[in-house]
Amino acid sequence: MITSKVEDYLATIYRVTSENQKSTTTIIADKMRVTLGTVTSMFKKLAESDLITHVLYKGVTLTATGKKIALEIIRHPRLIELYLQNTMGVPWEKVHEEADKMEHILSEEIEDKIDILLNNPTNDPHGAPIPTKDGYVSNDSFRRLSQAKKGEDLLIKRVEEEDSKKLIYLANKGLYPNTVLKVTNVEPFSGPITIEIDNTEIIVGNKIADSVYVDEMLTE
Amino acid sequence: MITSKVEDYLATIYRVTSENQKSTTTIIADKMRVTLGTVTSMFKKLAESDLITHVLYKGVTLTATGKKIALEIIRHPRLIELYLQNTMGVPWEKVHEEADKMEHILSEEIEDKIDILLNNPTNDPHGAPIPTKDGYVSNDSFRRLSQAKKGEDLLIKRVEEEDSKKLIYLANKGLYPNTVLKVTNVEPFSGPITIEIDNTEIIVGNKIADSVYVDEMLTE
DNA sequence: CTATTAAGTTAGGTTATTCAAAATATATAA
DNA sequence: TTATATATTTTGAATAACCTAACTTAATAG
Repeated sequence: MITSKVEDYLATIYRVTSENQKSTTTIIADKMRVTLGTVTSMFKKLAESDLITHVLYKGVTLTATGKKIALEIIRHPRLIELYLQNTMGVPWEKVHEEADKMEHILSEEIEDKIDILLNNPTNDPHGAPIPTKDGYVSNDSFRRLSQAKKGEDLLIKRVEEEDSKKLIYLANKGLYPNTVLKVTNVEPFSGPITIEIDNTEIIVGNKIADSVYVDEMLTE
Repeated sequence: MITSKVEDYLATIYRVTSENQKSTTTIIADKMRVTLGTVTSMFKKLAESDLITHVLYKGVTLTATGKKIALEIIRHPRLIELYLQNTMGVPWEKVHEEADKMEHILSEEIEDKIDILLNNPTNDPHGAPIPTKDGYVSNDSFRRLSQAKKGEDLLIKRVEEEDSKKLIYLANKGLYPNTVLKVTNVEPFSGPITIEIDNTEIIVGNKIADSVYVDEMLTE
């Protein structure tokens, strides 16, 4: 039976996979805030229902069915995030938490209303792509700011949204999607990165830079 | 532990009681769509937590604590109903179903935003009072249209909202809150009632008239 | 190549919620 | 007042999701 927990696990696996991480027991347990054993038994159940493929001791991948369900679910919070920000004025760093609670209860009718009201948006406030109703997702795989090189002019395309404290930090530094920045220094060995936004110099650690996705500026 | 199911039961008991019905096992089982045994065990649990008083074979009543929790919960869907209708254009007969799904997940922050946006509303689209944050409810106990007498000029104050089919029927007949009507005939033995709205004659059965609450028109 | 650590799985148990069926209490009608 | 019907409670069992603790497998460091 596809309970809302099943949907949660599938969506989490999808999100982890799309960040190019392997969906291992430990990572999913961490994201779902449950113990390892709980995840193992859920993996077993999901595999029995043909929603994931589980290679023991190696991790899981979504089947076509599993992916489809995951995308349906992921569409909801991303649409709602945008609605909460644009229409209700909920602050950037809070929309994710709020939207997450609503993902399982959004009816098709309201989903459609929001979609129209927002003009069929393609990305949520943190830059994450909003899957279309029929399950299409633009899979721009951007570079992470942590991989940038000195001198590059970059555009922030997306930031990771799970941790609201991190989002507040990013907001204070002015690191939103669509912000233009120049990399002025990169310390080696995963050291801090110095960037310039609007002629202001900002230094961020490697961990933060890892959760910021960037793309080259188009120069003509 | 106060789970969302516990909240559901408490809210249901509150609603039933406020319709002047006794909260018996059968009625609650019917509203909650579970079996009688399920309700009995939930009653036991709620009574152990001092949220209700259960007189075996006789029904339950909410304690002060139980009532407080019920009101907090009931505030949510009623606020949301109004929001969905006024702001999102969800049709009258559908808002109840939609709002019900959201009642447990509304955060205080968004609750407050909606409350302000709607100007601290006192009634939902079906006329049901919206409890205030600190648990006050106006308890206008209106008469039912089924008890009206021939010749009376009445104002619809509220309609029962659970059954969306019934709501569609009421909407088709023009029976909304704040509608003015004149009772032109009342058949005895719980027979049909004839009313006039905007010079149009409408005949409704006793069951329907039972779910419409009315008040006298103020005449000077 | 073995010892240790980290990661993953299994086993057994708990809690919340439900149902079906049996047992009991209450209300009603002959 | 006794039979019958209706309402309620009790009992026993199921399921989903979770945990802890014990165990197993895989990775790694000397």
